[in-house]
Amino acid sequence: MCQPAEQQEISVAVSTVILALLPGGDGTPRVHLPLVRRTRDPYRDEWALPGGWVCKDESLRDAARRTLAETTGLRPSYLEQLYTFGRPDRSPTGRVLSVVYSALVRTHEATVAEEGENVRWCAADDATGLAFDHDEIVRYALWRLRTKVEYAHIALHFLDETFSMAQLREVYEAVLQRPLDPANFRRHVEASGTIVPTGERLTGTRHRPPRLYRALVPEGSPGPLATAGPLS
Amino acid sequence: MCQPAEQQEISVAVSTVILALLPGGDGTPRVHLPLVRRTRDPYRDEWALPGGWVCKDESLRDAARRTLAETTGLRPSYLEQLYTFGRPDRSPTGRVLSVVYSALVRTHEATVAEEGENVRWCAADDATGLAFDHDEIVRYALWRLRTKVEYAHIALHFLDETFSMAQLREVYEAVLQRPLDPANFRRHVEASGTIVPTGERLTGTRHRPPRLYRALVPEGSPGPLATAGPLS
DNA sequence: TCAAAAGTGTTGGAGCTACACCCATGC
DNA sequence: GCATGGGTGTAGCTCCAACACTTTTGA
Repeated sequence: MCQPAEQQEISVAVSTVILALLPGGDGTPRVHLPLVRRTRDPYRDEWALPGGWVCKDESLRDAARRTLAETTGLRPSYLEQLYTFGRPDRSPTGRVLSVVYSALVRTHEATVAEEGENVRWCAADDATGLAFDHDEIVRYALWRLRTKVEYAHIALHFLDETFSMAQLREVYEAVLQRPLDPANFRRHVEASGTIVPTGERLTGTRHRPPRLYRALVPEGSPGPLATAGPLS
Repeated sequence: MCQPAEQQEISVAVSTVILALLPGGDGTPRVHLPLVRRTRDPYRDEWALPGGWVCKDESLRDAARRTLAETTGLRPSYLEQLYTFGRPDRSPTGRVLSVVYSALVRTHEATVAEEGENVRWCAADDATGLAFDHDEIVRYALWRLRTKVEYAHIALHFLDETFSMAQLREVYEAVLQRPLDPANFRRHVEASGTIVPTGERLTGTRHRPPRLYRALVPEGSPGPLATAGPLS
């Protein structure tokens, strides 16, 4: 039998894997995430996921949203709890338990985030060599994104309020890393009933102007944990 | 900004939703879970999920396995992290963060568990009025079981080493709470390649003796978190 | 008129559901 | 034999991938 609180000496932190679609080397969108440079030991000057300690009277979700804003200035369009990492030796300085959240931010919002000396956007698949066990966390978050995007409608949280069918398809292609048939993709998402045409069209392209769509507020909850669902 | 450890005053506990199939009122299997009576405040004498405090040098998974054994004597055939509950007010006595695990135990093992004054098996859907936020936790665990059983091969962890096709079908019917076509069910699971016939048959029934099968050790991991997968 | 992407139609195959049917055993 | 569940076959249906084809704009 063990003891609670002070006898335990376990510190509780939150970390967040923030995902956004930014143009890659070839101009097509790729999944990116912001990293922050650590200003303290352990792992001083190394790159890590944004996060921080949980306050005494703060929910885990609020702590995730707060630390994410403090370190990167970003406001996520979607936030869900991912997993809790608690290996006794995962931090060299005392025991730290990290409740990890996964967040999605829209491309427009992501470009607002100040990139500087201590914050840097990184292509998600290239994020290695991070502090603590953050490599493992990032890989797990990407795996979850890629499996969940196939059955949940979370891709919409990467996009701005209105978007064309091709933009939505690009999101799926970037996440799943394979091309999708435009015709079949259109029928699939139209049948799902999660988006609705605005009546507007996107002009200024060098071809036929595509219809614009808007996300329908999700009606069915993803499960009995309402607080695990989307926010904002 | 907040502080770690002692300044935080957050106690870290694990709780486990242990699920097993036991005969219900009509003799067909139903999902049950063991509850333990609390011997301390808060919620003294009320029913709650088994659990306990995390020790300083113990992984969360080990803590789940240990507290589960201490309170119920059960050894799970499957154990995975479910979710972490951390509302600041979820315990009336100081802040408690509960990392909740979900465990499956085989029917044979479940009957071994001592049922007594302070441990009681309860039909999962009737488990209400529990201490803390454990009602919510149970509902979430059941939802996860019912969605996961459709795409993962976790139902096998309810059964003993060898089993007939009908027994496996009964597991699915109990979890999904609807009858399944025996013919289609057989083809479905045979195509999945997760079980293999032993060559033996189950005799003593009053009809044609069914073939016995054995679970194939799962080859593909459920994701990049190997520690989240099955044990034993 | 042409290039390029938007958007529609169509066809073949895979897989699933419902249900008919035979098989093998105990009684 | 008959009852009971084990196990197989199959027609019809839905869904989906592939790809041909038409539409609409800018240059």
